[in-house]
Amino acid sequence: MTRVPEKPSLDGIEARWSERWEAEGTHRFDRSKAREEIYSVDTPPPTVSGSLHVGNAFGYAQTDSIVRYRRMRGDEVFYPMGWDDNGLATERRVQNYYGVRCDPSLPYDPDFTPPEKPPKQPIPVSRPNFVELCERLTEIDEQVFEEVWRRLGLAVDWSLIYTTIGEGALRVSQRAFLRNLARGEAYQAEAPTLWDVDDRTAVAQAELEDREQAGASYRLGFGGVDGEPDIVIETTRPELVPACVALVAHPEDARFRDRFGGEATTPLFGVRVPIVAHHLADPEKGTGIAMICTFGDVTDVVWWRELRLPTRSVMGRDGRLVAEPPEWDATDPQAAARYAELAGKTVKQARERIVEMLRETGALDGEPTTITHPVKFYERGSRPLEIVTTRQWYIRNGAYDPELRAALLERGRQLRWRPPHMRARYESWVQGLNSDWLISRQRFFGVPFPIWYRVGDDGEIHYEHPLLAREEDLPVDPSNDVPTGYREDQRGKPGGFVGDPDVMDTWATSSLTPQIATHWEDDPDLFARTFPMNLRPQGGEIIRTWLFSTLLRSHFEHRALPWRDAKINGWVLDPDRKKMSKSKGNVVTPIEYFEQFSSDAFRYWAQRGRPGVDTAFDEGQMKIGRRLAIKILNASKFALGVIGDGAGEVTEPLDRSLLHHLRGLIVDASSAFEGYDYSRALDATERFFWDFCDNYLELVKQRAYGAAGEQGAVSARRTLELALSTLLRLFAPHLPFVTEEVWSWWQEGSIHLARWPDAKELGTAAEGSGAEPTVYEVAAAVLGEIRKAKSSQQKSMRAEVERAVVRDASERLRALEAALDDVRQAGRVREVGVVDAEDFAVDVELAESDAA
RNA sequence: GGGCGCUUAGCUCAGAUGCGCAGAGCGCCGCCCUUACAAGGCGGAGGUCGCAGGUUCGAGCCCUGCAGCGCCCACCA
Repeated sequence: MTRVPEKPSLDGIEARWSERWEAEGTHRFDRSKAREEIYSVDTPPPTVSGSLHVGNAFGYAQTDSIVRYRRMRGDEVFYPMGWDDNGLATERRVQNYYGVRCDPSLPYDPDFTPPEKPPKQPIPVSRPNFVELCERLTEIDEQVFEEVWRRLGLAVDWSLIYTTIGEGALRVSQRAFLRNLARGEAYQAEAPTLWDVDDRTAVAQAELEDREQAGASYRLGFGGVDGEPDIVIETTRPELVPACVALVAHPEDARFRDRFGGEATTPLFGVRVPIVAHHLADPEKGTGIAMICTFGDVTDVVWWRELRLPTRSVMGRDGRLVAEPPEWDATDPQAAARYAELAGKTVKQARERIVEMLRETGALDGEPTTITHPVKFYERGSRPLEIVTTRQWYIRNGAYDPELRAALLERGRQLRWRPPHMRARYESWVQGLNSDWLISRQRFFGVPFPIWYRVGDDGEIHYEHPLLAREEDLPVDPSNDVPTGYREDQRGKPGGFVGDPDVMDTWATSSLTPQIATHWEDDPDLFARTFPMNLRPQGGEIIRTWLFSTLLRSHFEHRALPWRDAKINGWVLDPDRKKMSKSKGNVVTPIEYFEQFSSDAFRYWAQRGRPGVDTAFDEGQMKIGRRLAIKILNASKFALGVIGDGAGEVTEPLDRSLLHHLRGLIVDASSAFEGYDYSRALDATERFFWDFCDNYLELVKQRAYGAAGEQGAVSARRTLELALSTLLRLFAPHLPFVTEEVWSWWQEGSIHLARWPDAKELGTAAEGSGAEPTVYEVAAAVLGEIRKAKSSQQKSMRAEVERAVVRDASERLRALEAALDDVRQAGRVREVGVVDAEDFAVDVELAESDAA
């Protein structure tokens, strides 16, 4: 019973089938299945604070083919989607979208509504108001995202959705943190931290990036003990001279060896600083001796820590020099006045002024030289990071702990990486860690720390022994909730308490997506069936953040890998071979391509990209994908037109030969998918399919219509049905819409719940004697030669051939014999002759008349 | 500075464990309104497989060195 449309089309099939899949629960997870039957995927939750672009869709399309394959293989797939909606990215979007700015000192205004258009000057709003706006906007964004994903055809179970600011994520994040704390894996410390002066928050090592910046190098004269100019250092940050705490040179540097242990005095301020030795000082750089400031860069922090130097901090959290000079013993009588000129200035302004002063006093040695040098930025930031001393929460990550580091490297080796060389990125990151993971952020829309602090009778906050939330009370918001044993009216009062004002960085939550998605502790039954998960698919650029931190949290919490396999996808490059990214402004949204070429065509392009390989954005490939999808419609229409009930025996040698090849394809495509190589699977199937259309369909067309009698017709029809059914299922993970469409013409149920083809289902026809591969190969080759002859003689393919003589090896001629009638019919050949020969050739003699 | 990956027709890329005269698609050229498909189909031309050595009966596939490109990491005054 077939329902083949008159004019098959791709138009509207995305909407039709994605609705049907949702209505029929095609991708629903059945949690009654046992662990070993389940295949669980730790889907990346996209950041919803922007629009999806083709780079996102690229990676998800690749993963989706794997997921669909697993489901057809018989696995019960656990494939949730999450939205990463907490964090600074969302805050920024909300600030811009509504024209507001969070001021935590303001009280909640229940009647606040943002203006229609964002005003020039941001409106200060309370923290609860700000969070409300974040929630409102992310909800809108998430609906848009879901539409895109449905349109792309992701086989996600949408009932399993989570968000990183949702209650479940809050509870998991807080619980995991409390356990880290209890086990000593998390701690609080007051220490120099990388600080973004615009967002006014600490940032972690993983969020840094180097940017080449134009700058200048200044040579400054430091005085000897007597104050006379004595030592020249080179620096790019002269404004930090008031923060100088020492000079440093390499211990083996003969030029300075006799100065170690001595002192020098800083220019302008006359502060006596020690001259110290450290192996990180590079004799080749600058003058070979450098000033150590608290803090100009991360090397300063290392020196400061390892050499136990004092702190003279001048950098404010707003990126301006602080009002008061640091504690110092300044011997220059003008020190205070000079510092006062710098106080309150931005780094740039202060630098300009201090260079003037240095020049005036003669401390500037020569003229500055312009240079370009790498400067550390917050990856989303626009001004260089500063280093300020703040109180923050950390999670240990092996930076200071060789045993933990070794354990994490071992976890990395236990994980199966696809492609395997991606592990090198993980290892270089772990080996390069230089500080523990800073997880607290001085921001608002995120997971709060479930922590309060006692306020002493003197009004001082006591950080040493924080008050912890109880696990059964999670999630808590310490700015609203009250710690056990206290009352709300004690908040902020002497003898009372205060809530920890910070939120966790978004990675502190994202590092727990396996636990969030599988409902760790909240649903032990589900957790047991889905964790550890089978697959983590993600991009290579977040190995150091998401992959590493997830491994770390799982190592701490479960002493286990969070997943078995990690599949790393590549970038999308724009046609100029540059990486597409939002910051580069060359991103495009996928929707228009779904519309122009169809979602299947878009997926085709994405899945042509090998695993882990950067892939150029290419409309040409989508065009080919579209053509393939249309070809599937048309070829299926033809096949279904002749198949009839498709019952019967496959008896003809050509048919058996075709099935033999088809069996080989099943084996190839399956093994490719087992190795996560969706692109090889697609390639093999596509190649087979085009050949099938060009050659097999042409060869059996007449016989299937009945030209060679009933048995031949039955055999052809049966083969067509087997082949069509098999090919559609092999294509289904790649092109879910068009295959579902065709499947619905003559099958019941969704193709995506059908069984992945098994070589055995082709039956004995595909094997044994008579199922030799050569029959089809030779028949196709001869047909090809006949076509070539007609083409080169500018004749229609319908032109009659008077006589064709095939020269070939005798066993191949024998194989051809078995399909001779089909070849004659397909080529419109009146007479075929065969000649034993070493080399294959076909002499084609066209008929005189052009009788069509 | 360390590491990883890449370098095959004009373009985008395939080429498991070395053995057929090196493949696909796009583009280009030619032909064909073949009753599944003309926003198609069929056919053709086109390559010193980055460079230089080496191993081997035999190398695009293995080894060494070099070069270019991309990425990751790095304590870059």
